[in-house]
Amino acid sequence: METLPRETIVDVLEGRLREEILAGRHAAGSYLPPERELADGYGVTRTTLKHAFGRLVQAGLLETRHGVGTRVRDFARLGGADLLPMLVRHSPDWLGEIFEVRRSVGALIAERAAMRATAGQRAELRTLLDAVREADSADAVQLADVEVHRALARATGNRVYALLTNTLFNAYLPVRKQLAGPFQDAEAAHARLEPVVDAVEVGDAPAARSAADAYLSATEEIMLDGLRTAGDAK
Amino acid sequence: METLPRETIVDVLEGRLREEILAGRHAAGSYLPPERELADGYGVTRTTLKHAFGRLVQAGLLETRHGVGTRVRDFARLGGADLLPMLVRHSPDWLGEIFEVRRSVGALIAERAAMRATAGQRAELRTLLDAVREADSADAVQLADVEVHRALARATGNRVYALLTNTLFNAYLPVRKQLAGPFQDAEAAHARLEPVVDAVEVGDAPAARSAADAYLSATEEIMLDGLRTAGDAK
DNA sequence: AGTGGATCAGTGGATGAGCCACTCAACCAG
DNA sequence: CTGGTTGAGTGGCTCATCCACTGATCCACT
Repeated sequence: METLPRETIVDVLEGRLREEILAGRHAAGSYLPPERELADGYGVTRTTLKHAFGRLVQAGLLETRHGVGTRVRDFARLGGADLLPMLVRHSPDWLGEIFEVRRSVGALIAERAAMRATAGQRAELRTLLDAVREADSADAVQLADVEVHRALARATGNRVYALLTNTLFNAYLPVRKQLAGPFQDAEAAHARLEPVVDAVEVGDAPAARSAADAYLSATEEIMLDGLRTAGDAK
Repeated sequence: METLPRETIVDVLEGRLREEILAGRHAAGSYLPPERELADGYGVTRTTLKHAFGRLVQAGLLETRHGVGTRVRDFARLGGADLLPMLVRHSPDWLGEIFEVRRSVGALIAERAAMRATAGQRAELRTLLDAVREADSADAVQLADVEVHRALARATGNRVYALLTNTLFNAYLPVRKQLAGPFQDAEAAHARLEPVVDAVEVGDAPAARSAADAYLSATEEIMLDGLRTAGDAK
């Protein structure tokens, strides 16, 4: 059982402020109203508002200067990939672009993994792939699937690829979770993924690259289809 | 003149906590002491501590559960690329891995840009490249150089590449700033960068890819050399 | 005029006491 | 053995208050 975090006031306030910023209600570079005034407007204490501000500062959306004020950062130009999850929530048209990057980077990772994976890492990949087939629920399939990709990233020997994989996961996994249907078939998932693991296992870099590209294209297609039908139904 | 932000108590506290966590002084998944106790230990108010906690939660290093406690997240496994800046500060051996990814992704971006840049974007690239040559200080060279790469990322037509570029910049630019020496030659920087812009301008994707790879390899070499000599001098 | 220091209103930063809400385990009644 | 109750310990939130910084203004002195 997954423990779902309860929604605190700071959470809500943060989300609301973030939404307003992402929606462009406060121009980039412009100053927000003073904390005292803003806190009053939202009906919260200044302390609570400051907690929310702190998070948004950390996220790179705001910039506070003691004695001057709090200003909206130009995140569109200066922001990092960690903004993706909130950007997707705000406007789903990011997904197409995320998928393209995921595909290119995923192919890169598979290629590197085929070139450099250790024997132990190849064995681990095989084990995880088997776990995908054995999975007994949609959640389990997803979990195993994700773990295979994490293992692939680790197998490159470059930890940055692992972090990058997580960043992209954080961006599109929440969406994928809503499309449980097309992903609950363990056998199909296993079949899609197997060529990648095979190629990495024998160290065939070009094959790994194209297999990963094919896998990611297929997955992407399924997700976009799922979103389209979900949109139609609504 | 760059306005340097003053170091607040929360900043210091956050840095200290972060350092302890990155150093592994608190095992991943283990619980921190209670807020009241911890605040007392650091000689700050619980409110102040909570501000620091808030940032670390946002950064993905901590996880708080109401009524239970605050626990250290397994950032090594689950963290995103936004952790890179702090990871580099903590142990510079990340740089080699970051550069490799930067090189692969940079080549990818140049390739895509060559395939899809609009006429306006090609013209903008040329303008920015000229700005590199005209730059009159080391800072100006760096700034212009960075802007060229941002423009390349934009020219892919995929905003995620732009965010990714920023993420990688955030990771290694602070280091590069410390090596002002090897980068202050505007003419040399222009010469290194020109082949990339040329290839993108005529839409030659393979050439853009290899030119970007060559440029990034050269830059990388210079930075690693600079770090080595800086290390030796010390 | 021009310069330089003092002042002051407005801003964010930090405090500490206090209360609320949640979780978990231990306990107890049935 | 089951199921509800209780209480200690935890983080969430508020309030009132003070501190520290910034920038514009003013004014005395040159």
